[in-house]
Amino acid sequence: MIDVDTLLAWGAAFKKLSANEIIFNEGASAQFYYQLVSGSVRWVNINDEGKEFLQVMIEPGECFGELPLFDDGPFAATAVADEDSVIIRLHRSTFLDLIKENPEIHFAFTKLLAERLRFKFFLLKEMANHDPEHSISTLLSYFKQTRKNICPKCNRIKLTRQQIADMTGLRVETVIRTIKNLQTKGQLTIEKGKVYC
Amino acid sequence: MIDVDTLLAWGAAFKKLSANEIIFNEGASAQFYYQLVSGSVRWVNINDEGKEFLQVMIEPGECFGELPLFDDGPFAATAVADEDSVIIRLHRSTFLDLIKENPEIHFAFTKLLAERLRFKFFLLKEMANHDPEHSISTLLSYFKQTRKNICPKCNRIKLTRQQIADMTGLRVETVIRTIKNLQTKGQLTIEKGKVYC
DNA sequence: GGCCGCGTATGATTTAAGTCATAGCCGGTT
DNA sequence: AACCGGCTATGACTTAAATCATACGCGGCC
Repeated sequence: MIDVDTLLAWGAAFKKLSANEIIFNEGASAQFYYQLVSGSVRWVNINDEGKEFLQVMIEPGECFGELPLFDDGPFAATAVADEDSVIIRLHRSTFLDLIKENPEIHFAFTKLLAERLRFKFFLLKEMANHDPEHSISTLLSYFKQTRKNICPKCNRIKLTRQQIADMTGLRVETVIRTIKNLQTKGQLTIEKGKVYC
Repeated sequence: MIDVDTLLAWGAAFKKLSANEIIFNEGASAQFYYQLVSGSVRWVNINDEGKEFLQVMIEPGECFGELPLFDDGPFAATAVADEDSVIIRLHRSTFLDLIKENPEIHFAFTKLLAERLRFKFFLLKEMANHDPEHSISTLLSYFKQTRKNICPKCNRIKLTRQQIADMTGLRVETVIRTIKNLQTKGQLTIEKGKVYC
């Protein structure tokens, strides 16, 4: 989102994370602006039974945990390093000064929020009809369109069936069976268990 | 959101709408910034079978259809006047000039998007577990906390069971039965069919 | 090489939400 | 007062996803 050099100029610091390290917890209040440099971060809600709901997979260059910076609320979800990763973070108040002095960066964040909100609108309406085939099919085509969670070279979906289950609220078995159905319908291909679209 | 006098000063115009009049359609591109003056507007997605998914009920003073203004995408949902209503609208380019000249208004919109995104995060995680009782219970307590869709005087939920069904993807019958259950558990009260919390 | 863990795969059974049908209630209208 | 339409209510039946159990394939590692 923000150029790393700019962040460094404003006093941001790198931080190394090992896989499964928690960056911040749902419900806590925010001290920092966070941006992923390398690796992968998942943004999840964990319910009473310990089941994870996957809100977003963050890819390098994207920011996360930005909501509380703008509306003073608590974190809406927990951020966990999905693999060994490097993040860069900037103090909250410095971040707010930064966007105040750089209206174009401020607008870029407004745009980012609009895009993320649009994705949630989309997800909600597609999840609401409770048809697994429809949900998974539209989710995957959304990823294909936006080139998110997809290997740019080989079109492989970078999500496991469990992760797709965690994003849709379905069970792994249902996702496995549904993806199999989509294959027989020719909507995607499976090679050695990996899904390509 | 924006003061009506300010909007008028920038050349905004009122528009009267009768019940069920469509303001804009999902997928279209945006020409205006819209704000509700009086009445009620519902923001819905309509699926292939004609079933409505209710994204938000807009109350007087709130804006709607703002996503495309920031990210240049199409409308994420269709806006329909739920009853006879008055809206005020401002040309898109004028709106963008307005927020450029008024950083505090710009920030207010960023905050608004953050809040709406937070609500979608919340909805998604609560809907994902597919437990109607949990979904409805948390939805209603969210409304109670934020004083949205609730009569400020008598605590009556201003949504019909059908509307709650349309927001959760459940069927009316399920919502009716679930709300009945919540009543016997003492989580809410029903008087003459109306729900109070 | 052999072991282990994770992800994928598949069948059998259960259960809860959807579906369908029908009825009653309440407020507004002629 | 009688009528109508929208909303609420309830029972009977069906169906699809969850659940449970089990197995296989593959890559990493001692």
